[in-house]
Amino acid sequence: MQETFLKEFRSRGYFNQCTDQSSLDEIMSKSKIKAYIGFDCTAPSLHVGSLMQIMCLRLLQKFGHQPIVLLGGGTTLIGDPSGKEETRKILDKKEINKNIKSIENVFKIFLKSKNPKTKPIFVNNYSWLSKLNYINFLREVGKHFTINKMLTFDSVKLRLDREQSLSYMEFNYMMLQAYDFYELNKRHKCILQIGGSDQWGNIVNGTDLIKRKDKKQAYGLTTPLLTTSSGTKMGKTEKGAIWLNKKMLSPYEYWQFWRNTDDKDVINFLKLFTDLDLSKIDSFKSNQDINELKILLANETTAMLHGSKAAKDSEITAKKTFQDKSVGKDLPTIKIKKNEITNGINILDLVIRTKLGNSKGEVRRMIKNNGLKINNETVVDENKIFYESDFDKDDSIKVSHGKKQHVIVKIT
RNA sequence: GGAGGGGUACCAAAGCGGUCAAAUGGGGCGGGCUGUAAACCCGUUGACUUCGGUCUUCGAAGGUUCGAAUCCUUCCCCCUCCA
Repeated sequence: MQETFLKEFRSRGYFNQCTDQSSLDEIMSKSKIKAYIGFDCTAPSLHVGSLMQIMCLRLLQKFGHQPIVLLGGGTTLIGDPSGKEETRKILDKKEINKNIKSIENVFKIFLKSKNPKTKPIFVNNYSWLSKLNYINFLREVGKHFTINKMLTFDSVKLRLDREQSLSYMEFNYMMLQAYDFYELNKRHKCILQIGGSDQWGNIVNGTDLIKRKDKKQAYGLTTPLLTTSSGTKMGKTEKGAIWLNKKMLSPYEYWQFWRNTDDKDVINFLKLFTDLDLSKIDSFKSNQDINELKILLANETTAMLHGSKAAKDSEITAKKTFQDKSVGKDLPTIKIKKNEITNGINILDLVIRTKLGNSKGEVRRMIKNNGLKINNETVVDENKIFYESDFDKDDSIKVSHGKKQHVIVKIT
């Protein structure tokens, strides 16, 4: 059987649901299409939670289709109620525009733009949503929606069932997203919207709207909601989200995130988040050292985002840090001014400076639980004061919280 | 609009005048075991501290009391039943 987009989409594990699989497959095998995914602009960077969607766009390119990246400058002003338990804070336009710029850069890394037939089209739905006239919108779009049906959608139903308030503004979100699809269908002949499984309702509304207004067929395709084997949402750790933006999370830390993948997730993650051939991944399954695979995963994912040099460097740093217990140059580093330590700096303050601890009490606890090390030596004295002479010859010192978190403090 | 029930830390949930910085479970963090995994076991989980204590926190604001998460008043929010 012919290798098609949808086939690989399925076998890599991206598939959750499709409005009409067989006819979509047929169309996509015969011709090249445009497909879109919408992204929220609530933060200045996307995080790993959106990575699966980004990979879908890459896959489109691989099969010669053209991805449309919709950055929701308009819809972010409203806020998608899907999967949210409560109304989230509303951002202003300025902040959203800043976020859009920053997010766009991430896509420029992941998506190739050389081939004019597959290069990504960036759109911002603010450009059409902001021009809508309320009366016209209600007459032309609103009439195709029944409240009866809208109430049955999960995004709405869950809120109501949980007895949490849902504002009229948010209630309208699904109409706007449906309208986005309609608009892209008209402007760019976009016939497919992809999204996370929580977007199913919104997507179906879009295909329905296109059918009703223009009698045209459009398709929806969703990816499963990714949780780690331990059931937690992908991309969020206690330390915060795993950002894709270098400024918000260093390549080394990104590498570490993947290196720490649960055994049970490794094969799936290789399929989902790397470009490695499926046949190759399948051959790993049985007789491979799982830790080698984790390193492979970390290298592949980091190289894709931050470049192969950054991936290699991270691997070297990790090796130095975990095997040799020495110091790798890519460990997070903080600087401290020389005059700040002429009178010595207390261990508690020092650790807080590294952000490894948030309060003195927390650092005290770390010490009490044997969880704090300076240059690999467990700290026992919470009153210890550090002077310049305590630093290495290159004016640095390694502070470690637990086994995994290390920060270099350097005197400048 | 009427009648009840409720808002407690990251989440869930006990407490219902002092012994409450607040039981318990989950989550988090650390230690042990390991493989930078999982499972399991142990510790820890408001801030500051001269380690004597001090400050802030049980929806909000007032009040009663030597003393309030606990009692009273007003307000805000949520739920259930009735209209």
